[in-house]
Amino acid sequence: MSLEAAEPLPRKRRGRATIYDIAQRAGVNPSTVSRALTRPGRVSEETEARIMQAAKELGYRANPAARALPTGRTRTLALLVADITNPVVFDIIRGAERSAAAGGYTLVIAESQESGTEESSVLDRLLPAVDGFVLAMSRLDDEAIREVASTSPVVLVNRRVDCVESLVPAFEAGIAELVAHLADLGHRRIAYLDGPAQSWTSARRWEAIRDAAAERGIEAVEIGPGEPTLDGGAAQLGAVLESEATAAVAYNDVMAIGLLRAATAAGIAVPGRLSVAGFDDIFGADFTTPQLTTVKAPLTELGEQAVRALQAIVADEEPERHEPLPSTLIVRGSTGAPAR
Amino acid sequence: MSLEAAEPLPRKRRGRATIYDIAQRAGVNPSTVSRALTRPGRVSEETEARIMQAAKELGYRANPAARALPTGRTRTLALLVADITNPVVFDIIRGAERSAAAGGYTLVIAESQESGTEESSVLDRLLPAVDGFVLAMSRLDDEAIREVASTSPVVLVNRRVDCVESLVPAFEAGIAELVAHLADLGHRRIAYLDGPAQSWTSARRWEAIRDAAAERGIEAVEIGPGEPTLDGGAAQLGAVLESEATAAVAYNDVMAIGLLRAATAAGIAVPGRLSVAGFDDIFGADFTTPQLTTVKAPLTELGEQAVRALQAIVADEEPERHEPLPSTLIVRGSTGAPAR
DNA sequence: TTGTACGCGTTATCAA
DNA sequence: TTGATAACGCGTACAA
Repeated sequence: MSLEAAEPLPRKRRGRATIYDIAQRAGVNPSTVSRALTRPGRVSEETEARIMQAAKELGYRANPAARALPTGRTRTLALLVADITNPVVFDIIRGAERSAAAGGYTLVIAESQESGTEESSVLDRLLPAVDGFVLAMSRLDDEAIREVASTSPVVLVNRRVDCVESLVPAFEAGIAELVAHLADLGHRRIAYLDGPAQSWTSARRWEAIRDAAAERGIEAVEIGPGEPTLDGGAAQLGAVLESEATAAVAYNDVMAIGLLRAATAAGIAVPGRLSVAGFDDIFGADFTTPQLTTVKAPLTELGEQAVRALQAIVADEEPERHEPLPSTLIVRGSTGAPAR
Repeated sequence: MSLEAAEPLPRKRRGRATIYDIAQRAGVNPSTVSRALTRPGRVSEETEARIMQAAKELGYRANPAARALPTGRTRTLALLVADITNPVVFDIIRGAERSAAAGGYTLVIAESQESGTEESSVLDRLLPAVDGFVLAMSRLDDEAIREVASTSPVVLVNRRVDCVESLVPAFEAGIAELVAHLADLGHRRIAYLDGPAQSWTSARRWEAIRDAAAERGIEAVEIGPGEPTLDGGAAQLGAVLESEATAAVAYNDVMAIGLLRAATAAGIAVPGRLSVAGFDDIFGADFTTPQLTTVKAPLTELGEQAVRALQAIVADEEPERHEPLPSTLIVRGSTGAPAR
């Protein structure tokens, strides 16, 4: 080594300490440091203490990329949603983030913009970067989902596909409560506002409502499909009135609120002339006048459990099995006795 | 190698193709493949075509961890928020995610749970995993933020700190509009409901309201600080009434909605006896009756621009400078002429 | 219990 | 223009 010219500083030294620095300071071999850091107990107490001390003094942080290379695990999980705009996913994100952080995992959020092909490409892009996926509101068909699941750990939320870990709340209970509530109020004909045609959830909700209504001996009619938006809900007001139903249940709260507002704007009293109910109990469902009656989905818990289950699968453990999360009826002001 | 017992399948072969596979198939050296893939043009057209072809056939996806190791860049950006629960951040997340995806970056969301020390620890944990941070609603003090910024690229949202890239919308214009709107309606005394004591934004908003009021020759009084929640807003109803202000502007929409509901519940007509306005125009601000008048912050655009600026800084380019994003008054039903 | 040596997939620095 | 070859930081058989 001879003369060195004054190089321009190599850009803000990436001055992070490595296990080599620790090794040197603690007077041991780097591999010993690695052992002490990854699973304490494999080295003598004394050296472990020295190593930990040195690590702390140097402010050591493991380099995740370097760690991922030999192990193949990135300790990163991805949450895929169809539409970040959708308030339903906010709560799922919240739960997912919390349990990822609790497990020492990093959570990546990605959006498929309601498009199946976009979803595939996102999945593909993220595949080498993460240890697994939580698919919330996937727009892929069952076969495509199974294929993803055969490549990488996957947990499905709000949908059931054979051979894939799925997390679906037991909304039947909440729906039964809702239908009973409406029947008790005196309603004899309930309209269900369908969500998007491809929505697995919407189809299940309709079936459950139909069954619950049949059991109660009242009528249920299906209207739609429609966009799961304020406008999508508002757009169905005419159809609801034509159906002569006295109560309308929408695929989700956003549609329900759209319908509620359209009704109010049209001079139709809620719940006086029309009762309205939704699903999910999203943020803002209690902002309306009257406040919205809704079947609350345990969204935050769903996000939490999904990520926990995914962590288990990634770690090659059996995910805990619990009872499906219950959905519950929240009665607020938008449902009441029908006009007669 | 002698006899091998029937091992359980070596767990779903991590069968991803590498540049070595491509190299072999294309009959070139791995380093050539790397060149062709990272910045086309450094190899002959012919071999580049062969390499691309082989890559496509093998379904090659670069391994981000392996790529990050020598380069030190992960092509991952972090968005830190104080509270995922806060609807304001939903829109920021949305914008951030979109421009991250557009730039080929992966976005990590992390939450500091309204705690400065938690924020530091999250920052610290994420530091080696990302190329930079967007800090939205940081709870750190200026000095701490500068220190982070000296270690890693940082873009600040909704706050200004010397020497750190900051993105703050020009809410003065919207506030001036709001105050003018109220003054024109006949209000002579406006109450401002402060947010959290440490909130940089809340302090700026109060100053702007005070100044705008002074300019209009009307009074402004400060109430609080308070929690930026529904309850936090509701809790101030008494103080608002005592202040004898005829209009109340809250630090944000959530507080405003809390106040609005508390007023309505207490039989105080909005806007008949009390006008209420908020900030941000969050999801649900138009669910209330009356709908909430508010100063709309360009949250989605803020998230977008923040991530774009961060990408520029990471790439060692000068971030684009635009005019600060404008905030605008959205007049809805919750403001009206004061009772006399 | 600890050290040696190699590999993970890629980029980058040399030569050729 | 391309091919060797050395990092990058860490985990881990294997040997001591």
